[in-house]
Amino acid sequence: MGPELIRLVAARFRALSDPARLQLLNVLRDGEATVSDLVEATGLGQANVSKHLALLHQLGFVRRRREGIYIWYQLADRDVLRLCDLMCGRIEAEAAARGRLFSG
Amino acid sequence: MGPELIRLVAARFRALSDPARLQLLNVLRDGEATVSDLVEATGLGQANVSKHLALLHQLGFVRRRREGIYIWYQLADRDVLRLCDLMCGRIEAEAAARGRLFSG
DNA sequence: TGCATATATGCCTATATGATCATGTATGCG
DNA sequence: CGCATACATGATCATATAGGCATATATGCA
Repeated sequence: MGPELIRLVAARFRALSDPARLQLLNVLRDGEATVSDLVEATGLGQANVSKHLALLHQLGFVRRRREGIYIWYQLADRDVLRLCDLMCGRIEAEAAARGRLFSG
Repeated sequence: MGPELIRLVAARFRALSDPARLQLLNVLRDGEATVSDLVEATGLGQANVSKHLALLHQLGFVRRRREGIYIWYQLADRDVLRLCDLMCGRIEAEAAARGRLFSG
């Protein structure tokens, strides 16, 4: 992995390193949603949501399309979920290891 | 995904969101290494490397063992590589898409 | 055209983060 | 014990980033 590729990878992991953005992706897991939907679902501010979505879009994690006055966002592909699931798996394994520590 | 799990996942992605840490993990891909090895391989400062390793260790990405005066670090498991490879795959796909844009 | 709604963007501030320097701690050896 | 080597940690500074407010842009409709 050359320095340039490392920078690209880092930038993408950084996009996933914020609770607000993960929350947005998590809502999109249930299907397409407008910015307003996402604002309501997450409780985040509208400007905030727009900025997070802009970053996620720029890095290819979400797609968007306009429909009249609304803009609908959706997950770009299944990789995002795979990445999150991998991380969750690690956390569960960690928790399980802790459990074994206490019981055994 | 509850808020707490989201925070845990975000923290782990954050650990992978820094070029210096990815560089360290990339070196460890070739096998176990001491802090000195990593300092030399990456060109980073020693204190800097130690702190990055501490974070990676705290979040379970690397294991360490002491051998006399040295401390050897290694990847904790294969998940790290899977995560990076997934990201790299996304970037390659992106580049390929760009290529198609220019040629077609 | 003028207005309302939906979304994006610029500015500002608080906080987080990374790099460096200096120092602390741990191990080995004479 | 005293010293050298390897690593960790604390302090500091510069920069990056998230959030909120205000505002700009875009679309639809009367």
